[in-house]
Amino acid sequence: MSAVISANMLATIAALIGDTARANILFALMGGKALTAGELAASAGVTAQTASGHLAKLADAGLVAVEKQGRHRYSRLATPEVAQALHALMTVAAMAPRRHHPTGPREVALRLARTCYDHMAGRLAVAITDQLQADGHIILDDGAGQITRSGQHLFDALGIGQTTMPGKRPLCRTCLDWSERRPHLAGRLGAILLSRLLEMQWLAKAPAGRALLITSLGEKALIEHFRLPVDWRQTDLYPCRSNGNSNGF
Amino acid sequence: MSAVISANMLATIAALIGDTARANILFALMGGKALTAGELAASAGVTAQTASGHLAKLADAGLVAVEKQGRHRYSRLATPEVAQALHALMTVAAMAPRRHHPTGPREVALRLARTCYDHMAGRLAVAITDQLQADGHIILDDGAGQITRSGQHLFDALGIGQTTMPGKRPLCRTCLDWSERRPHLAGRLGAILLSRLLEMQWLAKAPAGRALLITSLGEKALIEHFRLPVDWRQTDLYPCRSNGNSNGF
DNA sequence: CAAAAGCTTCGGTCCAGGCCGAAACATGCC
DNA sequence: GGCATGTTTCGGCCTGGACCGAAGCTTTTG
Repeated sequence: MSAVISANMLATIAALIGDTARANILFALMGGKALTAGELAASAGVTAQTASGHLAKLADAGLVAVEKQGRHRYSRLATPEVAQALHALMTVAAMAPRRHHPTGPREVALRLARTCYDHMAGRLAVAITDQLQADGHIILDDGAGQITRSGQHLFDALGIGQTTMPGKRPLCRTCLDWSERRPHLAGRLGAILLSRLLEMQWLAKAPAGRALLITSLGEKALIEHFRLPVDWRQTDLYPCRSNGNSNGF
Repeated sequence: MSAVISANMLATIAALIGDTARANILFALMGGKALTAGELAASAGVTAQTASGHLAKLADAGLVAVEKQGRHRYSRLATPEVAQALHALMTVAAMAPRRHHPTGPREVALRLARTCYDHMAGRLAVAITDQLQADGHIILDDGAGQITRSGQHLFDALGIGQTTMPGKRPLCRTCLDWSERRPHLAGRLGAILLSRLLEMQWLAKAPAGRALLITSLGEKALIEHFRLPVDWRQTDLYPCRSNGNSNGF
């Protein structure tokens, strides 16, 4: 009985996320940008009234925060914890046994590179993380991570040396990628890295959606700076749909 | 459109968690123990048939794993990722603006000390974590953490020195407590610590539920070994229900 | 001021899905 | 075998809530 209260709160939040239209809205907001009610309605495939109702509920529960600006109302995820919860759910969803594999044709752009709240995700993020680790610039262990001395030099060269504040250790968490099922750089370092790569125009945000585009400048610079294998796009890390693996999924 | 697929999977999983009965079942399973369908039915407050149906759905989606044993069927959370997702949701739920405060009378035992999947949570866990950090045994930074040299000695004395394997760095993550809203020790170190404290009988699992009981042996030993303040039970870290705070909840 | 655009509120329809009773299986004990 | 216990399947009831049309509100534009 003592557990009922919290379990009910759990159910309330999960039920809120568990509606198709609202899940689409939240998924769209995972890009990190604040979006208007109309945009969210379109991306969820419902009318404006319906989306408005959903947004009211989400805001009421503290999942999204709204900001009025003229005749628009911009919504965004309320806290990083919300983004983390959504991410954790997507991880579970990605690991779930798949009945049918509707691997969408347009999904490839998302799989290659996208934003995950405030950092990078997708194959590029995984490739960079792998190479950083292989070169001894970072040391990862489960969710935690650490920047080595050589890693500091590398990030200094990118102009984000102040990440490694003297007193505080640099934050370097990892985040399990739902498409690649491999960890990639998240946390404060991940956020700073993404904003720096955007700033240097090695990457650009797609006009709509969460996809990240690799500029021609970035194409060469990324491979050079992070010593990525030239065929990093091809490396199919997990052949999840080809052969049956022993693990059950 | 490219996002629809994943958003739908997100909605599917969340909707599964978002039902009161199923949330109660999952919440009960967060204790880490495998439970029978009957026990889960009772803890969810539904009949056996209903619980059976729910368990089938949860197993089908890969959230719980079932194991037949005689005429019982034991269910447990399928993967650590599921536990993590539930935890993340509970964190969001705990941060949500509270309409009414039905702080249950029996909830106090849970708030004091309980299991959180495989490690400790509640006031005791937070107090230990705080003191470890204050004494320089561990260094925490957001989700990541590290054991210092003095911390290694402390854990050696507890008989869990092998945690700090030579090659691998000790895993030391933190986990935000839904009742105290403070981080506490999780990750591999948290799991090992809990099992060691149970083994030494400083703590004992409550016969039912997730509460942890502090033995008379542990009462003294915990304070002594971790240098806890003698009044650690009283320290009301967040006076969430007494005085109105500025934060909105 | 009127018109348009963006958003919300209201009212009514409709359906997915949770719930239980009854009955069927399955397993263990006598 | 006969009975008790644990669990699942089936069928029918019923409620919560998602959805949209229409109308109302607010802010920008002309």
